[in-house]
Amino acid sequence: MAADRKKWILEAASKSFALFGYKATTMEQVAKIAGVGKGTIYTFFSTKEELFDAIMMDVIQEMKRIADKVIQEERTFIKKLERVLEEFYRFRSNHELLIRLSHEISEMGTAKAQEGMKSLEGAILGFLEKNVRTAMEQGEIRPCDPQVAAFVILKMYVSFVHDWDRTHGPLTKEQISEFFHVYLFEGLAVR
Amino acid sequence: MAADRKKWILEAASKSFALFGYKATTMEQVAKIAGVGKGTIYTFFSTKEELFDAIMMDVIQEMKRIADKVIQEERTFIKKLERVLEEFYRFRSNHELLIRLSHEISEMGTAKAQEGMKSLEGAILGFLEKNVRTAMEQGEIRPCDPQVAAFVILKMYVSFVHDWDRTHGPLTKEQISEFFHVYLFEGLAVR
DNA sequence: AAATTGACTAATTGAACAAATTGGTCATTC
DNA sequence: GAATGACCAATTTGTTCAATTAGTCAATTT
Repeated sequence: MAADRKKWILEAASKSFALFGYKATTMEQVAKIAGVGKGTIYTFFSTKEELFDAIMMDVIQEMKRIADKVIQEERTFIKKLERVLEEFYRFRSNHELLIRLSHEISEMGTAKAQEGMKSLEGAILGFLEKNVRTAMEQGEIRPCDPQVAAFVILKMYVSFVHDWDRTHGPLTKEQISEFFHVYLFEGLAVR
Repeated sequence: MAADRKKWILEAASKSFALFGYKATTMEQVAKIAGVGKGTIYTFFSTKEELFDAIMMDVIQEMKRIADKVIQEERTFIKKLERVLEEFYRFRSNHELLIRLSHEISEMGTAKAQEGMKSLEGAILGFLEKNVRTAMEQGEIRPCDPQVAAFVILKMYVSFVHDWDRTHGPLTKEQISEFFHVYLFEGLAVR
């Protein structure tokens, strides 16, 4: 049945991309893992790229479900923000495919892998932007451009967990929370 | 005379690194441009890496001189900050060697080139940290960790001129100034 | 008739090997 | 004593041919 085959192909491809990365995954191999003929893959996906895109979309949907759940569990914007960022980071750090893609990007700079991770970042930014807008409309934060705010928030977070980590060692949740409080919420200006 | 030869070597190497990058620059070539024997280079610098380090130090000193001049010309911390960041960015964008090294890093990921640009970033952070500390001691900004503040300031600036630029197009000086004002100085918290 | 398969092919990648190059050394020359 | 450039082990590069791969489609199966 066609619906089954598509599902097998998606599962097989997800496994192969996670194990071997984008570039080293062959369609022959995906077909073998899925237990179908290679040509069958092309009845559902025109190209290897389209297959990869479909899998990235699934990953992004999954990540969003987790983030939505976290949002329901917290009350204040700042708490929601911290939890969501933490969850995004954990998701990205534990997800086999995403780990593999990051590795492939730094080792080989594969364009498609970069594109995949960029779409993930775009989804995170979109999610943050939506929540900034809500918080702003509810008067929880001051008026601002939600898109820019989301950008600043994410870049700051990523800088702490990646760049600072590399030069000074890892930060605790409490330290990151404190930094967000001082530099993003209260600001540097003297009152 | 030895002092002359060292100067010629430094000038020749600077030219070669700027034209060909770190990896494709050969000591034979540096010697030829400088008009000395290859072995002469090794009377001043033990290795190719040491020669490169010496040149990066010169570049960093030059950049600091420019930044110090800018600091003298402005009155308030925020103005100093914006001018200095702008100057660092301009310096980096117009300096042939730095342009070439950036290109080499993205095309080939040469470790030594990366190391060179990291030492540049380290110098910028040190400079910013010193000035944050001064502003804080003078009561111009609220108490904070100068090292973290410098880090946040630089990462935010670089995110705007690089990442935002790539996805949304270039920002004007005024826009960046406004974003620093809203997100870093005033903060998002409702008063 | 529709769905599936896997052999086929042009384009790309990888492996093997010899030639060329390079950073560093040092005997010779100035 | 300072400077030079030939030398050399290690590395890189270029070439060639074999192997591989994404996509295609005639043949087979359902």
